[in-house]
Amino acid sequence: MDQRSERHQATRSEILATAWSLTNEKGLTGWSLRELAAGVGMRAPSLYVYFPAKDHIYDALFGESYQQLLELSLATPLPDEPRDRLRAMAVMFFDFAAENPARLQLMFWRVIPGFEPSPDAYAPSLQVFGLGQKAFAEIGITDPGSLDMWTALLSGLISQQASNDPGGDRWRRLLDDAVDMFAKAYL
Amino acid sequence: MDQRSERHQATRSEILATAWSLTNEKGLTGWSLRELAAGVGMRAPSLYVYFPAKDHIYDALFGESYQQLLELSLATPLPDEPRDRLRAMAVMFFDFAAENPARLQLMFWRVIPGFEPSPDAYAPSLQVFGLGQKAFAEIGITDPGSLDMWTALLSGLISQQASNDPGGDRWRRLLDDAVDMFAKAYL
DNA sequence: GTCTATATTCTGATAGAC
DNA sequence: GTCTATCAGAATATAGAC
Repeated sequence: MDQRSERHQATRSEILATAWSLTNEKGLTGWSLRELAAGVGMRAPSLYVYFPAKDHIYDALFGESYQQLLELSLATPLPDEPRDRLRAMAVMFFDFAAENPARLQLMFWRVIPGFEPSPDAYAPSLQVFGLGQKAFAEIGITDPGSLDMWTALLSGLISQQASNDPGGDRWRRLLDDAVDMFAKAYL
Repeated sequence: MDQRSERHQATRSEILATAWSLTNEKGLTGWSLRELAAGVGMRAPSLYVYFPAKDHIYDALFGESYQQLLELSLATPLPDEPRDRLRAMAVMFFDFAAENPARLQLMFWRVIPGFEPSPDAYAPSLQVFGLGQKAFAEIGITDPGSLDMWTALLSGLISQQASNDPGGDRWRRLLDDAVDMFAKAYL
């Protein structure tokens, strides 16, 4: 990559970073291109040098989200002992998701009218799911229903935390109990 | 209530019904007052006779949602046998929520930038929660953490169903297993 | 690559006639 | 209560100068 496109990529990243902070502040659909541009120190039309449309910005945010989760998953050591492994996965995922409720909405809900992630942006999410599947298979859980139950349990704890006690730990502190409950039934 | 205000209430209901169908079709934030008015057969300014601002329409939808859930809760017979009771509650709540994903977003997520439900609209949601608390107490579950675990488990199943398999039953068919898992740990 | 200027369309909301 | 007309501004997006 030559200097020009390096600079281009850097500006792109800065735009996305600003988009994240606006999203945290005012919600996924609560900001305009003008505001975004102002946050980066440019005018709205200049954004079109980096993204052909607003939806492409959402698409990049979507892709980044799963990329982040993928990298976090790869960086998180998985204990061999089954229950410890479940706990480690739960904590990792919970803290990742609770850290940014708007990202959660983008990743798991269809909240933006008309927006559908592109196949490219969707790819990392498949990798994340594959990784989870493998981590479960290694501790003897291969039934798809069990995995679905696990994702439901975790995403439920997270979404309750994010929407009913943001910044608190009312559901976060139930994580160990949730793991125990799941382990007793499925391990 | 005299004839005039009866008519007024009827039109109000018709507006809300149309708002629901638009919301189902295009998402919570995917429609405008003009569209809404057109759906009811009037022009946008006439809506202001019935609601002083768009947010008040969202507020009414929010209140209606919990009112519906409250009425459904009151109308659903609760078996005395603890596990049967849990199953009945789970099925009721799941089917109510899955029936209308946008309503789910309105009730459980902060998806509309700047919108906060009014105390009036919020009131039925407290009643619903109180009802659930009572139904749980009667089968011996009084620990607040257990109730939080239950709501997390149920809302997780529902949100996974709504966002990853809309119209299907991939998570719906896990309901019995979820109840068994919960019962084994908390009953 | 960034800008000004602008096209186009839409937004929620208001004024005032009927 | 409903309408037309309109406000005031927002939205995304484009054209073209520099």
